Amino acid sequence: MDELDSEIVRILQANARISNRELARMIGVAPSTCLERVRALTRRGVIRGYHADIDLKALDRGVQALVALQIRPLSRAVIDAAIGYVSTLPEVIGVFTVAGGDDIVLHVAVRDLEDLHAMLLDRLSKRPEIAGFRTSVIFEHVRNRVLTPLSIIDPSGS
Amino acid sequence: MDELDSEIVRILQANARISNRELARMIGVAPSTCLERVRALTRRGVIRGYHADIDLKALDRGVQALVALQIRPLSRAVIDAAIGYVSTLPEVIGVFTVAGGDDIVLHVAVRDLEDLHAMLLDRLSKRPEIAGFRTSVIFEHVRNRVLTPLSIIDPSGS
DNA sequence: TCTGAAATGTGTTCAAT
DNA sequence: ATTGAACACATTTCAGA
Repeated sequence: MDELDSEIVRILQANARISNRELARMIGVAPSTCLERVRALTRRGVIRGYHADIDLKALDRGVQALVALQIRPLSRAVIDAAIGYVSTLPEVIGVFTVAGGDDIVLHVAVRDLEDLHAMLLDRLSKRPEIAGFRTSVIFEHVRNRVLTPLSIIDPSGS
Repeated sequence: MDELDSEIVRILQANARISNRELARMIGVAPSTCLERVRALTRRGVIRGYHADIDLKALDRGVQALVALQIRPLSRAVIDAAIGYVSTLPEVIGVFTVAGGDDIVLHVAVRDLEDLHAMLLDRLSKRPEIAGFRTSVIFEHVRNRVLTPLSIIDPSGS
């Protein structure tokens, strides 16, 4: 992960469909060199894939929520089963396993509030290991899609 | 958004760097047709971009957390200012504005627990509008990167 | 490791349907 | 809207530095 690799990673996060030639031009190496760098990054697992970002409203899934679950009893088997279950739900677009008052936080995207309500009642309430949940409707979700190593940046907090 | 568009969207979410020819072959149309479909989807805002997925550990940011913030006083101006502020923080990889007990939920990725602690103290505690926060360290985060319209799927909750 | 050049394959346009 | 064919351009390989 030298300077060139960091630049490649930065640019491909911003635009995964840039051509290899353009990418090579931007970082100042030959296309063949650039191609080999990208392949090495992929081989090493640094680049994990390339994904189109789709407007959730276009999928008729404009309503999002965070749902914090409490799991009981809190054994590995039970928590693994709960994670396995919620991961199969089509409404769920992300699963966080966390430490603290909650055990699992779901990021869900559904059509409307009615579907959200139905999902909570029909899919979560009936599971005995889900002892409780708190739902927070999301007004807005902004993601930073271009992540850099933090060490570069001012660590003083000023 | 007919059947062909849905297929395109599905495939590009799974692999954004697929060639247009291969994509055309998979959905059974000519490359020129496929190209025009993809362009139309982009023009209409359905496809919002293409992004490489990078391993956070490779960026030396293997520790993630959700940080739920309470903002006071809860006016539009204050909440907008808070969102604007947290969005500038390099540690923050996602910002959820939510309804409920919390006002903002941050998704952060840092090097280690020490950096997390420093971020909370140096960057959040000193902001007067941040009246309190709860931090949940993330053990695991799984995302579903291929989202489909929900209407296709069994709505009974069975 | 990087490069330039050759070969193979692809993106893109356009006239026709 | 979709197509096939043509052209320009890109990806990929590989021998040599």
